Amino acid sequence: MPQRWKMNRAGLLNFWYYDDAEFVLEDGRLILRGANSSGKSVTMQSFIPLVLDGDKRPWRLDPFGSRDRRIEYYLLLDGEDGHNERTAYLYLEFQDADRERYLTIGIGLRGRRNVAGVNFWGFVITDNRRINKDFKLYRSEHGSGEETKIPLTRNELAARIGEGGTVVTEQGEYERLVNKHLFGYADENSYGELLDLLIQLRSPKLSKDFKPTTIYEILTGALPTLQEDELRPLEEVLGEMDEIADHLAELEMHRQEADKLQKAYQTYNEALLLSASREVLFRHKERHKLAVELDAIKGKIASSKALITKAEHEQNEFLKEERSIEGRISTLAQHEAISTEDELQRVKEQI
DNA sequence: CAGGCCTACGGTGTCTGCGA
DNA sequence: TCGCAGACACCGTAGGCCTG
Repeated sequence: MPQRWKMNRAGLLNFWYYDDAEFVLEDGRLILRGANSSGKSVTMQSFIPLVLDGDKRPWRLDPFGSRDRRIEYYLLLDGEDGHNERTAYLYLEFQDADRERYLTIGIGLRGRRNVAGVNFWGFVITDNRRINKDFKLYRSEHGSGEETKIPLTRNELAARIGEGGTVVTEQGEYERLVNKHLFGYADENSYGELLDLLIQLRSPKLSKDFKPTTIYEILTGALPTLQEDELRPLEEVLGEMDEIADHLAELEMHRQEADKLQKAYQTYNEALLLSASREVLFRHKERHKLAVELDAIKGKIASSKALITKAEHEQNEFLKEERSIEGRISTLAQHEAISTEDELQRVKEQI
């Protein structure tokens, strides 16, 4: 953390049974020890929320959450210890050890018996000045040798703080001031919610009624209500999830239908393939058979060609022989025997 | 006459008691 | 057990009165 404030001192002046008290914390921690009802809770559990936001309503003051004791009681008390008029101061000093810086927040309260309401003012000291070190919240008057502490009025305090801090008169303004200087929440509601959580967690119910349901109720009550802006992204995501789920269901349905179709189509394709395969096998056998026949025919053609060649050769031989015989016939025709023959024939005819 | 004080009033938050 | 209405106290603001 760039700047971390640790509670360093807590002080009370004229509040409840305290005249002027100071609690010094060690490394942000404080242990209070005392008998039951000795005021431990009032001292710290009532005091700290009150100084953090200045809310004086009874249930904020009482660690048990009752409304029996109003702020007037803590200021003026009852019975013998009662005061008619009292000005109180409560403050918390924070330290940033790394930077050696101090920040003090506090409230002033003025109450008068028989006058309704309590005056309130809140302050922060931001210039490193420290209460009871650099200045006090009261004026000292010495009457008859005894020191009397007269708490500063609001104006006196404002004058003393001067430029080194701020004094406000409204509770809401004080709450914003403390948030600004001490916590730095960008959103004022967040600071309010932090204080609500603090109030819930201080509840003594935690130890008195130690049941899981009680703890659950306290923690649930302490949780801030989610704003619409914060819920919107979740709402959108849930909406998208619903849409996606619907889409998924639809796709799943489509996929199942597609599976059925694909199965049927597969069967159909297999049947087609089987049929085509049978045709191929049949054609293959047919082709083989024809090839064998072709070879046989080619063999016959070859032997026929040889016969043709041989026949042609023989034809040529016969033609030659024919021509030779025809030559011999021609020669013989011109022979005298033939003409004698012919004379003989003529004689026979004459005869 | 300016600033402080007081009072009234509307709004808000919390608690409590009552009835379903 | 839950929701609702009423009570209560406080906050913030406005306006009038008081006082140094």
